[in-house]
Amino acid sequence: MPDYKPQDLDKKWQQRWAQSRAFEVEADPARPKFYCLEMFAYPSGHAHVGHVRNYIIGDVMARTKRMRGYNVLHPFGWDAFGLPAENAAIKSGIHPEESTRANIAHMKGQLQRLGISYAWERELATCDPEYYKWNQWLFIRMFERGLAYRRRSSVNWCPSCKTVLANEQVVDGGCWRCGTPVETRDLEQWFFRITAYADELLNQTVELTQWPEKVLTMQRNWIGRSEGARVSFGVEGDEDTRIDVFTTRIDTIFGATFVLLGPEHPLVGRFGEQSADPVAFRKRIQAFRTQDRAARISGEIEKEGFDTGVRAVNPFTKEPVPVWVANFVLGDYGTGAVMAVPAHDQRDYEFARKFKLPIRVVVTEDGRPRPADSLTEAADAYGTLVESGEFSGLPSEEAQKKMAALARERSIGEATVQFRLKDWGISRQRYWGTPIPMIYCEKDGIVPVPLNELPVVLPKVNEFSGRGDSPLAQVPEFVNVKCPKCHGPARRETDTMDTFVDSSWYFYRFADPRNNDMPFDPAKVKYWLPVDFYSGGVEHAILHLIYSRFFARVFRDLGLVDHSEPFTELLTQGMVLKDGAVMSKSKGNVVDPDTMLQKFGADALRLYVMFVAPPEKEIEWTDSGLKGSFSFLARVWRLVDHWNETVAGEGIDSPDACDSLSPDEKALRRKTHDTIRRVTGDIEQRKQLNTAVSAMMELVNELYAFSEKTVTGGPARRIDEDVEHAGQVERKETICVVREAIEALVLMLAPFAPHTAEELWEMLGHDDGLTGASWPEFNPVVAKADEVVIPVQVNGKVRGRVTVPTDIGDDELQRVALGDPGVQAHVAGKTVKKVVVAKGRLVSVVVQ
RNA sequence: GCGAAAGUGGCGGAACUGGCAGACGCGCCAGACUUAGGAUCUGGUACCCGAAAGGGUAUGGGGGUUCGAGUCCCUCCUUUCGCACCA
Repeated sequence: MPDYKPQDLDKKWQQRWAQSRAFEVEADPARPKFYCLEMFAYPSGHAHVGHVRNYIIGDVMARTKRMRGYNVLHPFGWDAFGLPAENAAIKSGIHPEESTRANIAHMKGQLQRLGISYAWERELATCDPEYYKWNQWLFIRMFERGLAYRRRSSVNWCPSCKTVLANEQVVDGGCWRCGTPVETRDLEQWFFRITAYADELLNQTVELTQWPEKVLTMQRNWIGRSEGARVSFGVEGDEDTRIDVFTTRIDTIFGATFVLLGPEHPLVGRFGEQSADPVAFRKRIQAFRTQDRAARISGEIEKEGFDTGVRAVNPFTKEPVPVWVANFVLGDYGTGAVMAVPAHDQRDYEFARKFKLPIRVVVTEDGRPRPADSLTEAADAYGTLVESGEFSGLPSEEAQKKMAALARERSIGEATVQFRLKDWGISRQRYWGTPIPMIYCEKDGIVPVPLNELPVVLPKVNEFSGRGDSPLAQVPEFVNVKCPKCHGPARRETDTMDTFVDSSWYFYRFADPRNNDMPFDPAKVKYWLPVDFYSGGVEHAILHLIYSRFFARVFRDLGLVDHSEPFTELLTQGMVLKDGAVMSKSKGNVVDPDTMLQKFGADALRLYVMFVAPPEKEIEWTDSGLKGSFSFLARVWRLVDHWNETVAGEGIDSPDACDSLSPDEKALRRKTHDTIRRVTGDIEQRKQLNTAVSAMMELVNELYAFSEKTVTGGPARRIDEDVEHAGQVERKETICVVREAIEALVLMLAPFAPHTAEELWEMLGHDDGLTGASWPEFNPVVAKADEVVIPVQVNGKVRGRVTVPTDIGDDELQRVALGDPGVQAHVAGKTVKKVVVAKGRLVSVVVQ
């Protein structure tokens, strides 16, 4: 047998898999399917170990399921549009198309060298016109249904990336990509009406039983549903103007002693004009608006505000109250205005104290009025209403219902639900993305590009201005078109789509990636979808996953898919750290998989990354751990070598047929089947790939010990040693049991270390390859121990252990356990007082 | 501040339903084979007392339930993650 040279094996088997199209699949309704997907990659240039971990996790699942008899779809593709390529182009002058294609080629090679079992014939890149054509198609379909619409809006603007950001892309007041503080700008923008699905997206999170609770919580918080009421305040001396507020505590409205407007509120401008000093007014508003988002990064904002001079009328008390502008009131949540109840809201309380505004207690625990100056902070608990007119004495909950009903009756408000989730702004003033397929005509207004003219191909541009206007606007032949309706002169939309649009439905396209007539054939999607196992970084817990859930519903309502949830099981894998930090070029702590591959081969790397910790957990990279995994594979290699000639022969019965196994043989057999049980469960149910590996390591250790004990003195101790094979083993039972163990081991190793496993499988005399091989079968009878060691307690302390049969049988202990008073059992020379049996198992005995 | 998860050897981690805590691996120690060993094989490796047999203590601290607790309950501490003026 040759030495273990994994680098040679990698090449050999990767070529064979490619030649035999081993991982290409077709829909086959006769077979159960398994759609295994890892989040596709942004082609940044080089995959580091952190990225690669995710693909290995998916590959272990895919390969296992294949061997378990499933028709497995395991595709990969490229999230190829996006800012970095364009930013790089501005610097280097290399066209994004060129750099992206080069990056894809390199990264694809990396993944292939790792032996990830992708169906490469289904590969796609979102920058292919054949792909983004369907972005455009979908956009128009959404436009037709009112799910895509255009409006002028104040948007998040990143002054560094020079583009608009979705709300989801603003993190701590900064750009999600570069961290630069975000500014606001008014632009005409396209939006997707994701809020139309807000309730459904929220409620159906409970159906996602195989998603991490953490991700569901994040999504629920993001959607942010709150029940309350909209109430309309009048304006004193101005019959026609009303100020709508949203509140979750309408029961406290008798304590609303002032009204607060956000700086962005539409009425603020008019109140400014009417004020004594409009110039100063405007200045203060402007200060709030610019301060707002920037200040949020540094944490707390000191509450600021000023009186507009206007007085609103509380519709319940009919009392005039001052209207202030406050920096902490959010312009884009609710109505952008709130009724301030300082006694029962901490923010209002602080504001009232600072500006000496009146405070009035209207809810107390005991239903007795309290003076306001007894408060040291807001009392925001529910209780009984006081000093609230006809509502006094009612509990908060009841008062909320009655007040909302009354408001509705008098047309001054109603119960309503407010979401934090906002419509998804998708316009980007950037080049490297999907052109939005819309045309603006003087006469006909907004007209979609006719479907048969799609795709609107992204023109080749060589100027990527960093100035912030759309590069496409500088291409006259792109911009100037004829109106599809009147054939008069018209202009194209020059913005491109947010790249999150691309990634919100790519998993459907994989089911039918070369379809030129539709985004996908519904029949194919019906077979393959939903994705059974989806894995990726937790950083996509909100954006990508909520958009994908939204798109699934849009496709559903277009009649193209029949499910709502696209991903059945989600696994969020942990990051790979080096020296305690996330790998990044700037930190110089990147572990390059290719270097590791050259040194130890793909299998050692794969095995190590799976073994070091459970998939969800972050791991700290160590070179010595990788070496350990290599050693393990070499150890398996020597083991198979040692037994190979003995065991590979034909015509040997299975151990079941052997009448008399020795205790050692029996024990090995039990270990084999126990390992099958553990490895299978760890991969399929528990998704605990690290313990699956350690179970296999235990089996290998057991096989070494068994070999040592059985006849031959164990596997080669030195690579160059003249190996004495186990050829002289006489007992056919020994050979059967060892063969069973070794074959099971190699088969279970295949998902983790496929190249090594294939080679060993071939050595064991199988010429059909592992791709079509079946997972070893678990025999529960064999795996069951027939004896069990139980603790013996004396006076509540464990004083020893005894070995008893697993099935207690009808011996004395059994009868004691059943409470037979006529029986005395003895263990270790003592009388048994009590036997504890739990779940059918003898668990311990208590002696006096 | 609110919410969630988690605290186990020198390190990564295991313990699945409450049942021999520390599987498996890294590291370290010893032995074998060696010109050599950063290869390989074998043995050891939580802590304390003890030459040993053996005994005692241990899963962040404190309390509780139980024959029995890393696991369940209460409480405190710490860490990580998420949300953070959402009215």
